Amino acid sequence: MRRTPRDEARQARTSVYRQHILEAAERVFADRGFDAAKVQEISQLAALSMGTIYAIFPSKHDLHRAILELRGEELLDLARTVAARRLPPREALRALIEVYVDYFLAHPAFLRMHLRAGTSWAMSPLPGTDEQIEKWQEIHELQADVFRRGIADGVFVKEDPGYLARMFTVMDQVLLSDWVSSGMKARRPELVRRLGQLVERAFCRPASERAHRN
Amino acid sequence: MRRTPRDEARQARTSVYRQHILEAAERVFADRGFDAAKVQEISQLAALSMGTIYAIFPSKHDLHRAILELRGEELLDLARTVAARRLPPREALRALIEVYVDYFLAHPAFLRMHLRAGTSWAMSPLPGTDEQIEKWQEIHELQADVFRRGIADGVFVKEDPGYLARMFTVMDQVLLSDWVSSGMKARRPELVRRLGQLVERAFCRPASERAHRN
Amino acid sequence: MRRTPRDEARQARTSVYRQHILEAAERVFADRGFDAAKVQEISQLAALSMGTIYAIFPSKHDLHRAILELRGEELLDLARTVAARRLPPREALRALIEVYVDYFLAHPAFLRMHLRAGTSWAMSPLPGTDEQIEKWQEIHELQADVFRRGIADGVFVKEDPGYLARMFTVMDQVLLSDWVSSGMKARRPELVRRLGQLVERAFCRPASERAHRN
Amino acid sequence: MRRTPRDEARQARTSVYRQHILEAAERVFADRGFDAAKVQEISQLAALSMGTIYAIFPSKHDLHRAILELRGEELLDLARTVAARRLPPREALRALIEVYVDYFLAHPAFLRMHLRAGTSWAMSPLPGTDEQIEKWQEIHELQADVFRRGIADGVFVKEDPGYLARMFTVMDQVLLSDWVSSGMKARRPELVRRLGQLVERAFCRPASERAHRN
DNA sequence: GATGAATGAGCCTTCATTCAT
DNA sequence: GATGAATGAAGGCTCATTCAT
Repeated sequence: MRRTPRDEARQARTSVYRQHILEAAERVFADRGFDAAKVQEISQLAALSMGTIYAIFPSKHDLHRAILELRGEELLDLARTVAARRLPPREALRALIEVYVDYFLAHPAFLRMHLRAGTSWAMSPLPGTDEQIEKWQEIHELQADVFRRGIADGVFVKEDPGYLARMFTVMDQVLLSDWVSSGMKARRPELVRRLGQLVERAFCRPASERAHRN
Repeated sequence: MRRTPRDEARQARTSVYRQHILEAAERVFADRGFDAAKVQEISQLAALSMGTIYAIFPSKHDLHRAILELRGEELLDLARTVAARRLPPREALRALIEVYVDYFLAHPAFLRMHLRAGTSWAMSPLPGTDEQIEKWQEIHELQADVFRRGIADGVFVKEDPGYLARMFTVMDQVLLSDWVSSGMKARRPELVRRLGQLVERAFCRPASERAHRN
Repeated sequence: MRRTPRDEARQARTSVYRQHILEAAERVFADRGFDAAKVQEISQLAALSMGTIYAIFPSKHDLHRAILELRGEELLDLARTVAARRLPPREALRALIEVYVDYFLAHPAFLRMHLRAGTSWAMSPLPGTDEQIEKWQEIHELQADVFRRGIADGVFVKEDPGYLARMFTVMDQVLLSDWVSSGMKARRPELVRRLGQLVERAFCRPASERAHRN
Repeated sequence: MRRTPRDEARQARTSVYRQHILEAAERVFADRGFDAAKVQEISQLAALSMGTIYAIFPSKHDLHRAILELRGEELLDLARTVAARRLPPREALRALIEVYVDYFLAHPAFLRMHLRAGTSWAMSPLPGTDEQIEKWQEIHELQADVFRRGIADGVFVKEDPGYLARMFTVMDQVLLSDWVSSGMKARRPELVRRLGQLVERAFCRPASERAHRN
């Protein structure tokens, strides 16, 4: 145990660098896309040498993946928290909207990177695409669960839950894309309201139909 | 005028080559994505030399753009035809759905390419993204017009028409993405119905509200 | 068969390039050793672009291996020819000497490269060394066979044939190394005589002992 | 003079470090070869920091050279001791064999490193090769002297003494290479006998010829 | 005009060396 | 003095683009 303090210091430093690098990379990937992004540029933006970056991330792809995993993990935690509250489906959906909007407003660089990458993987991923990251699949499952429950309760329209979840995801993205391209002026309540209304209309059955439970 | 026949022949030949190349490129871009696609592979698939490709398309980017322009033009024509019919907004929207589904079912390679590229440009394009193609902007405008009219008529919800148009676009894409990744089995009527219902719910005001015109 | 002429032309060109490149690489590897050799330098010496080199040899290692294989193949042919003559062991050994000396006098760049690489692989290769090329192993076997026969006949000393073959190989190399470092002045007969005497003394049993066949 | 004790301590420490580092480096160079060896790995094996290594050896090449110098010095001492005994040439040669075999059996890591490097520098060094180390040249001279005397006495064959010395060196190496690659099983007497016989045959004139002194 | 072989700029990655702590 | 994290120059390899035939 004697080495612990030194190791702790190293851990701490590495952790700080990880953040620096991930943030810089997020920005560069957001600005250029994966292929056009140069590791050199990331290193300059992070003010760290190539060697330091490669000491932490074995390759450009790993760096990219790490961002998706980090952000995916964070979003997954949020989705799990919502799920844990065991809200009725409509409230759960609303909570997801709030949580996602909050998250992306707080992480605009990742938002841009995410939007640039396309929703490609939010859609059922095409064969031949990689970056099939577990976390995002799990987020998708949690969303699909909300829809599954809502369908069973008769509050959501009868459709494939996965399909509804994907629709929900891209709606989110369009909303936020609009927000970015109109200068990030709108405020959170406005965004939540706007998306909330759309989602409500798109996925909830009118009260009149609901009585029939079918 | 003596050269006209010769020129015509050239034009014809070039035109045939263009098609060959565009189709091959579409397939390769669909399979690999823009960056991973090699011009060499396109040339092999098209059975045309690199020189011929570069004689017609000055660069890989131009080739990519040309596909978007060609397909954009075709879709724009369809959208214009729908617009020219001066249908009431709901019928117009329905017609757009049919027309888009038909088009993409008929051009699966472009569909895959389109989906892989992400909806990035379907969303309000992020600054720094190129491929700012006029045709797609025009399609977007025609869609937005339908929404504008529907909003004015009180049949569509009151929201920014551009926002609604973009939502409409990505809904299309999710539907088709699902179709591709589930093996392209569903038939046109099923797809049209499925998307029609979603769009109807998402954008049309219930009859009860409509009376008020507000 | 219509494409044959074009293919032939390509084959011919590729073949010429292969030679150019192999010769240039041989020189550079001879001057610098494998690791210090830069592909760039080889490309300049060959007056061919990097791309052309990599079109023919997939990697720097492949290029290196190709040289060893080419020269190994040539030497193997010579050794096989000697073997095919079914000479008595002493004469066979003498023939091998002549053949090797001739070959290396004719290929001084390969000789230098070969000597620089060290006899490392002429000795029983150390574990962890690669470049374990079949041809060289086969040459070694043919040499060992000569020794095996000579031992059976009682003309060579009783020792492990593989050990004797390796001794023979390095003796060759020392002779030629001396020749290189003393300015490549000595002529073939001088070299053959010099090595012949050494080899005779080292491996042949004196006639007096031979009578006993043991 | 006040600093002497402190300086002595430093000297002692540095000296210990030198040993550690040289041994570690020897092992790593033996396992990987010069270029593939990483200074990092040497530092880990030696359990000393990069800084400490570079404080003692200004560069990787210096470290490599230092090993050759250290081992060269030790072998040189042995060769000098043999020379000092003023033995008749044949006995001197025999003594050298014993001394070399003993030394390499005692330093197998250096043996492997030495063999891997190839006999390149044991042969008359090619122009363009560095590592032109004085000690090894001196060892070579001492060996050559033995041959020179033996030739003068008519016990050794008439050849260039330097050439004979180099032959002697590589014979040593082949013997030991065989020993390494066959699992280091044979014992010293076996090795000495084996090499002794070969050397005797290769370099000594038969008694019958010797009478003539020419 | 068409070809496709040839080009070479550019980028990811490694590792000998340095220097702040 | 010792450390080992940080540096960044260097080099293998790819592939969009060109141009001699």
